[in-house]
Amino acid sequence: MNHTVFAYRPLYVQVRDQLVRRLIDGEWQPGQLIPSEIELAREIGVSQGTIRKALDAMTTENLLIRRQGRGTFVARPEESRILFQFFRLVPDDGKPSFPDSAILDLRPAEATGDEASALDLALGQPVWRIERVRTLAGAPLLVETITLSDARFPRFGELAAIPNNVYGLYSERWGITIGRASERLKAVAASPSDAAALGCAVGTPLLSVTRVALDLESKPVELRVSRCLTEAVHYSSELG
Amino acid sequence: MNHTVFAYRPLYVQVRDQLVRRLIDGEWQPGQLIPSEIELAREIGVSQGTIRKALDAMTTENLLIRRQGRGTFVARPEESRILFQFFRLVPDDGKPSFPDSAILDLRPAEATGDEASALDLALGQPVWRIERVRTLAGAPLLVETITLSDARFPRFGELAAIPNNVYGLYSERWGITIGRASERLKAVAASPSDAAALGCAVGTPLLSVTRVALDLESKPVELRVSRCLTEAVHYSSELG
DNA sequence: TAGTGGTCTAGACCACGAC
DNA sequence: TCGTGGTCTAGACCACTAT
Repeated sequence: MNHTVFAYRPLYVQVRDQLVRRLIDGEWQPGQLIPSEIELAREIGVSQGTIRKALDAMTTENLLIRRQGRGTFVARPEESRILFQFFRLVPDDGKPSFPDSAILDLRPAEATGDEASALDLALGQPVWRIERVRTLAGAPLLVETITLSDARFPRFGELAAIPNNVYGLYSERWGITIGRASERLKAVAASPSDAAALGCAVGTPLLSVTRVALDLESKPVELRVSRCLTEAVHYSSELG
Repeated sequence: MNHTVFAYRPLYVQVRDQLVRRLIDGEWQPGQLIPSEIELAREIGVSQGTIRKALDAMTTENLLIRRQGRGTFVARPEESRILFQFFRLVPDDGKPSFPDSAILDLRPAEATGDEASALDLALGQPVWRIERVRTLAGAPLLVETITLSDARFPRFGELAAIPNNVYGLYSERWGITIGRASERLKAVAASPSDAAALGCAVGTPLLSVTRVALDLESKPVELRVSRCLTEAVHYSSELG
């Protein structure tokens, strides 16, 4: 392998990129056991230590799960993992748990300006727009609008049911893995439709969370705008 | 060094802990150049690779800064670093910048229940309570209440002025380094006093951020409750 | 040119899980 | 007992910085 490329990238980074490519291309499926360090080292032609550094990097990116004595596995977008990785609303007292969902609306639409810029589409491109309300222990927690491009999620509207954990659905049905997401939080007043969906007064302060979720190639996949009641729940953020 | 402790901890973790202790004890001061890998390896009696793993771990914890060709330095709680590490409010359009501060109130008080449990004090213990308003480009952005234990910050009230970046102050004046913090976000309605400080209507939705900041030993140091106007600003959170 | 951290290799041994 | 990942070592060379 070339150690002295023009735009210098360390060997282990090149190996990492090469292995991430196998995930993107679906060569390695979620949950699958991948070859051992020694096999990969032989196959790619670098030392075991370099393979290890690449695998460690992918592990900290939550792409792989390594288990001593068993092997290295492709991470799976399971509820338990998603819960901690992407869901930051936790009850003020008690452990985080996954809210239930009820679909309010699912329909094809044309991308608005915000949707187009978030999802890197042209204005008016076909999208799917899903509106759902999520409840925790029976009480309405949040109402959210999810926008997906039709080009990326063909036939989305034909689904019989939409599961609680849509990231698992994206992976199984369209082979799309969410790698990371960025969120913008604001405080807003409940609109009449928010109030109706959440059973609160119009004008109630809500936590607005605007999320853009990215795939393994850092291309935007999903735009999600949530409005949350935060009376008994908070958004948790760790700094440092 | 003992490789086979009863509760097994890897050697590089033991080395890391030992080096963090030098930071806690003030043996290594912020900004200081620490010994090279080779010197530390000789001194501690482990290989250079093990030292490297310990230093890398501390670098990802933002405790050290390593510069190829120059050496390894103790991280300094500078504005530019704090800005990205601990300040997550950014203008909707434009780059993050540090808001100005104006002290509204600074007085000794007795810890409330919330303060006591957050700071690990007994109820009624003496604390300092600081209230200040912060502005961005001249416009009020947030009002916040900072609580510090008097035991940890003796004579805090005698300060002539309180700088914008209080974490630098904690470090210089009391030798306390903030290592990490956890925040709880909620949407709340502006109280009359919030409204007066921020120049908004009572009931305006505000983003409430409750932060507990911890020192290098993970002991709570500061409780800070901020109420923020989020019309032109949002709280940014990266997931994954 | 000297010294630093960054990368890469090779090999040893340990801890863990499955058989 | 075997194979896996986890740790530790030792040494080589590269890239960057200061002198």
